[in-house]
Amino acid sequence: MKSTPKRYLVTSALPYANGPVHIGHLAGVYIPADIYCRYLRLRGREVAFIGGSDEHGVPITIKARQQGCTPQQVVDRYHEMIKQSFADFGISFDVYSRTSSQIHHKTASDFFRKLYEEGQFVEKTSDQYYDEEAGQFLADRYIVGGCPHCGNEKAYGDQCEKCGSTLSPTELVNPHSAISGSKPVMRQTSHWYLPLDRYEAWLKQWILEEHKEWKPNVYGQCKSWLDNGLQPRAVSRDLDWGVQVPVEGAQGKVLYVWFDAPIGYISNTIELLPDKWETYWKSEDSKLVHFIGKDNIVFHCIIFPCMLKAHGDFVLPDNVPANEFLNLENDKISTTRGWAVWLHEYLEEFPGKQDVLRYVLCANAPETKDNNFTWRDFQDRNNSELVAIFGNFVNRAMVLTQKYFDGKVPPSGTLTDVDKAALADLRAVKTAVEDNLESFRFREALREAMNLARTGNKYLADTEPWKVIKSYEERVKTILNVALQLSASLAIVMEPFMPFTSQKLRSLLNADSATLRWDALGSEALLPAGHRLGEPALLFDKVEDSAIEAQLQKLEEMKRKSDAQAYHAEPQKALCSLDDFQKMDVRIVKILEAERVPKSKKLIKMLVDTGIDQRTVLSGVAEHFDPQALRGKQVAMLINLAPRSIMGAESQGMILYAEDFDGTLRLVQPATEVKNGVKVS
RNA sequence: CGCGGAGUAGAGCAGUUGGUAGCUCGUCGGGCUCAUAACCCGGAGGUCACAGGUUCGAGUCCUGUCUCCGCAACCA
Repeated sequence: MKSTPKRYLVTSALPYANGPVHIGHLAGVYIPADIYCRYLRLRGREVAFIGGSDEHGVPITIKARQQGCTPQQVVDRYHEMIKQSFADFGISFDVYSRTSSQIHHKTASDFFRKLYEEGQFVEKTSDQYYDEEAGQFLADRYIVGGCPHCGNEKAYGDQCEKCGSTLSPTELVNPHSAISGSKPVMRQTSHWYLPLDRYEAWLKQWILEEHKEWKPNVYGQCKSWLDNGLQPRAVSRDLDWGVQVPVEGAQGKVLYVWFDAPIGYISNTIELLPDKWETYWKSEDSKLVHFIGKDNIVFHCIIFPCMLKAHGDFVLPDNVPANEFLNLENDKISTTRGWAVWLHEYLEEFPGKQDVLRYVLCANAPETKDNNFTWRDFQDRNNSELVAIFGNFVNRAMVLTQKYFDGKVPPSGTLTDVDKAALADLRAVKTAVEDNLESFRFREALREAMNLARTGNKYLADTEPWKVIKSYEERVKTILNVALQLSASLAIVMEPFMPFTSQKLRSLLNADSATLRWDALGSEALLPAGHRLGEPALLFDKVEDSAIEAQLQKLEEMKRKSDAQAYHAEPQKALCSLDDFQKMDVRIVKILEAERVPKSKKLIKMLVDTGIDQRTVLSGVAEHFDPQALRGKQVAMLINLAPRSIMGAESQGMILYAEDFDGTLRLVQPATEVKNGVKVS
């Protein structure tokens, strides 16, 4: 296999510029990628960390239409927002560009043309639905109609979500466009296809034989695709938003996003290194790594490599460490439903706490399966790990030195076994963290790093300098020297994970990054005797319950809002005759008294004036109404419902309520006061 | 039966080639008091989704079932 690579080309999935980025993006892709790149740089490796926004595709044109602006305006807005969020969280891209850039259009266009001229594509003509009102062809997903199997009115052109059956757009009953609502017509269109099937044998060799070290989720997914046989895939679409297909007679056709987007990695590298980019992309001693989420595995392991292979000049990914997904409070993160923690909002609410989120998301990263982010966990990890273990240890070492030795690093004397054990832990950290990072086990690497702080706390508890100082000051010098060396190594080892904290810790120790180099990690002489420390300060603050509750409440509100949006009125019931209706005697009545029925959870017993008589009626609404609040209200009631005995009382009728989308009940009342007993008809 | 991944203490997760089930948090008991009531030690808590099978031995390998997630439908 290859020897140590000369340079690393690290890409992270291009976020789609139709919304801001959230914690799922960060946990799955950008934090691991950033940790990896920061680590490589600290080790003195040559790295290009490539990022950018993916700005083409149908969803963006739809969003633009909805908001009454141009696609360019949509992507401009979100690109800036996304870019800013990454900068705020210290994601150390060497370049963060975008696929709407000129350089990308040219690169993607050239890429296509080369393949086209070499006859690498297959051209095929097919019938597709066309939306005349919107003036565009419709992807299967954007055609809605009746499901031929279950009758669901809102089946998509590719699948019915109600019965799960796979459909084709032509099967839909009464199809209409999801974009304009108009009835689509069939039109002929031709497209170019990348014949993936031709690469099958090569892919099998390359992945299944030569990359058995890839993560199980990645390897398994590839194997499944290869076992099933690959199909040619269209590389163009009929759309006006995207990279024009650079072929004569291809007006109105653009590169399909999956073809266009990964080329963005190349374009952005060119933008970063106009003269040197080819050394990254075209020499065998470069190591290409794609950080992505699990939904993108096929594109990065099968399709993009085929494109690169077809082109011929490029290196192939050495590894594709795809993560699984992060859930939020036990529910899928969803941009459309608003169920997410947005990065820009997080920073407004927890200013300066980038590293807390970086820590939590790395410690709980979905490396092998979907994981769950909860605000309680966030609070726990901050308070009992960052504050209590890391921050506290550093603070103890600092404060003790301040108190006993005027803030100067004391010299180390003869080492005892306890000292030696602590220093052995210190030396072991470097390899442990490096090994884990090199094999993309970020959470384990972080755990190893944190163990250094744990070692520190234990060391202080074992040596008890605050006691020893009373009888044997020389000994305390050694103890604090060791504790401070541990702190200094913490500043080094935390750098990839928590760069802001690392910086802060260096300034507490009054040492710069030239002194605290990665190479020196684990050294027991990072800080020389007599070195003056900075002023002690806290590395982390506690997160209070109130802050967590505010976040939970915010999510609740978000959910309510989106439930309200998702509400659809129930379909109409079967027809009935006027006769049927007139059998029901609905009146406006006044509630005279209301009280809870003892020993029952839900029941309220009311005395009502029907205009005819006063009678008792029971309602199972105690969870919705306070009996006090019902008194004196006029409401609608079905008065000729057959009486029924419930928990010892007889209910003579039924009060009517409107049940809202979220299950809350409302009284049905006349707009102004009327006589008791008037009919509702 | 479309394909892949996952299901392990109260919670969140490890468990790399089969060899006495681990980590963090929480909880209970003890210690310490330098430190943001922060730290240290110890205990309790698991029929490793379920049912079979291979093996001297299975969380790990094989078969079947159930549940969740993803992909095909461009949300990491």
